[in-house]
Amino acid sequence: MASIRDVAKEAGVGVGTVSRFLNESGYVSEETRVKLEEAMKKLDYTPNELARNLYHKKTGIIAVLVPNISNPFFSEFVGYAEAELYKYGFKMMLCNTEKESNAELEYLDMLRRHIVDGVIAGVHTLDVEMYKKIQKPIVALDRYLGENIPVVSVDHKKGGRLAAETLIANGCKKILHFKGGTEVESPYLERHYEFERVMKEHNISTTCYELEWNRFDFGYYRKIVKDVFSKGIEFDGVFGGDGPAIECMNETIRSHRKVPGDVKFVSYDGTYITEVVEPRMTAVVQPIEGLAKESVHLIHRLIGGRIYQDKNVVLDVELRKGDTTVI
Amino acid sequence: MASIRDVAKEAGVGVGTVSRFLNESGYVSEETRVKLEEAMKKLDYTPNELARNLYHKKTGIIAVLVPNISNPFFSEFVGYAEAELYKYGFKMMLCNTEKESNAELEYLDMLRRHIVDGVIAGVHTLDVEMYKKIQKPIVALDRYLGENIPVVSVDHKKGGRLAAETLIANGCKKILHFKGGTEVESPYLERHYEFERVMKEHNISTTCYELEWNRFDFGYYRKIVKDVFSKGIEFDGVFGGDGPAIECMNETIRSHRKVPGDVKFVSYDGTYITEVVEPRMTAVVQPIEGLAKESVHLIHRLIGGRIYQDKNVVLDVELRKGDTTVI
DNA sequence: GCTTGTTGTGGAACCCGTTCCATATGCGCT
DNA sequence: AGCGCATATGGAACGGGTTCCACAACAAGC
Repeated sequence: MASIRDVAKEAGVGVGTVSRFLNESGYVSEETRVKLEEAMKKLDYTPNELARNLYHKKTGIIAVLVPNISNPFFSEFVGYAEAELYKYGFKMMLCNTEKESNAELEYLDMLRRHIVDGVIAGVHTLDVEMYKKIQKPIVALDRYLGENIPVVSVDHKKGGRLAAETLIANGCKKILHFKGGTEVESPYLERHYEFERVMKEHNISTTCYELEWNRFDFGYYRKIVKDVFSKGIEFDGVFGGDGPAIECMNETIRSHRKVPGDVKFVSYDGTYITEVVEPRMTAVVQPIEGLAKESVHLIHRLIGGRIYQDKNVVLDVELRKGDTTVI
Repeated sequence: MASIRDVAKEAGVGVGTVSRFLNESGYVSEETRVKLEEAMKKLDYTPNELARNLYHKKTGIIAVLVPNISNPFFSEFVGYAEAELYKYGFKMMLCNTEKESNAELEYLDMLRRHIVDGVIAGVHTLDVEMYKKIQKPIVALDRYLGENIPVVSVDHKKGGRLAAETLIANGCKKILHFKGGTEVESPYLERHYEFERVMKEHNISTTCYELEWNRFDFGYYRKIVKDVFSKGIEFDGVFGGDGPAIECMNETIRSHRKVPGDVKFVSYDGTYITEVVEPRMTAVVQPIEGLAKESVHLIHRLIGGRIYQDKNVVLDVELRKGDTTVI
């Protein structure tokens, strides 16, 4: 591979001149420009980004950590994040952390080793201490990773309330509530707290089914729904993440009960999959594109070294009525 | 940030010794090891991967190009690919190419600029010439990108036949067939050819609906299904990709026809989404994990510089019966 | 005593692009 | 003529690792 010195020699100029030409920095005469263009074409020269990276101590790569890329929430998030990163001139390194617990640590270490310029962490980690130590650009998606790490999330309290009010308005009396794992205090748990609070206010009984921590595959959702049904739990209204809600709805239909006639469903997240099932799922919709854009925006600002107060971002949620509720 | 020279100075040794210690290459006395460990701890030293990359002319990063990461086929592929790459010590750069046509070119250019060591291309590109020029490790997922570029795909002919035979065995007489875009000759088109061939042999009439090239979002699938219904096309059997088949099934149910009573469905790909709808979709299943593993295996061998005949890989498909067919 | 081999170490040269300083020319102005 | 400034260029030093060569010390073998 031809280097900048080869080009300089070929064109009969110094390396500094070649560099100035390549980066449009400083003076280069028209005559020299022509010579350089010819030399570069002749040698099929391409700048080696690695050398640039070394000098500038940055790669333009952002690591995005998610527990499970196949889960619609994360695949939509990743898709939007990639597009937004691209706009800023960043490349995205994707890190699926479900497979091995130490993969997450390894990916974090890339920050220190200068392989990535920043990290957007959408993982449900237990080891928060790790993050606190790192003084590098990190943005957390819907998790608390330490006081200095900005969080991007939605108004989960409103989301929980919307879901509860919808099921109440639909006349549900026996609620089945799929709840995320509570091992780690996370923003998203607020929706469950609020949901339960509203239900209690209306004296409506709920059955809480707590999911395992950090499981996001539909096979698992199917398993827990089977479990619910085998236990003979009765319900006429269901609230849960898109996955559990959909699997539960399917099993409900298979056991010859009508949706929304006999059982109403409201799911949380509102990923595309809620519109791919029949009947369409009524859902509290998270603005996933907005979450992705804000995450990228934040990481960009952190890398730029701009510090500011109130770094956390909270976006709005809304209810999208489908056909699993009447109202 | 401390450099290797700082460590050398701190420990009172030469840089070569530090490097040998770090890489377990060459002799380092026990006494020196202790001094170095202390110096590194004191300076909080971490090797700068960028400098290593520059010397070795590699980054350990593989670019994976897909048109739409939210589509279950690609998100599953990417998930498995990431896990497999991780096993080989590679990191994955994810490139969503749907958004802008020139993004693909830009990502390919990273090969020349030494940013990535290899490319796994799952894109539906029109500009095959680009790929032919690049003499770098590239593996194509289910596409032809030039004679020198190995292709990983499945036995689409068998897949098309399985689908056709299933619908025939179910007694279907009027087939609706969603066909992928034919702009580019691709391995996957073989399934459509074979499907039509078998149908013709049995004198069964089919209506072919050709999809736009390079569209993989469910919003689009919904649109084309609406189009089919508005045209009043009649059918009692449907074959298409997971997405079109599912959207078509949903619309069929909404128009009060029974599945599989009135209309049978067989979809192609068999991603997890076919098991998340009710009734479960009968599908020709592509071994996505196998495709991902083979792709990574190939790229690894290409980077290692091993050349061999018959580079292309063809994996088997099988039919998974769901509840959208009777037999 | 001399060769040979193993262990151990320092540092220059290299990978390749960037930056900055030294230097030089030409032009306009006083 | 002398000064200031824009234009233009070469090349050393730098970023932070890796490799290789030169050189030493010491033990074993003849």
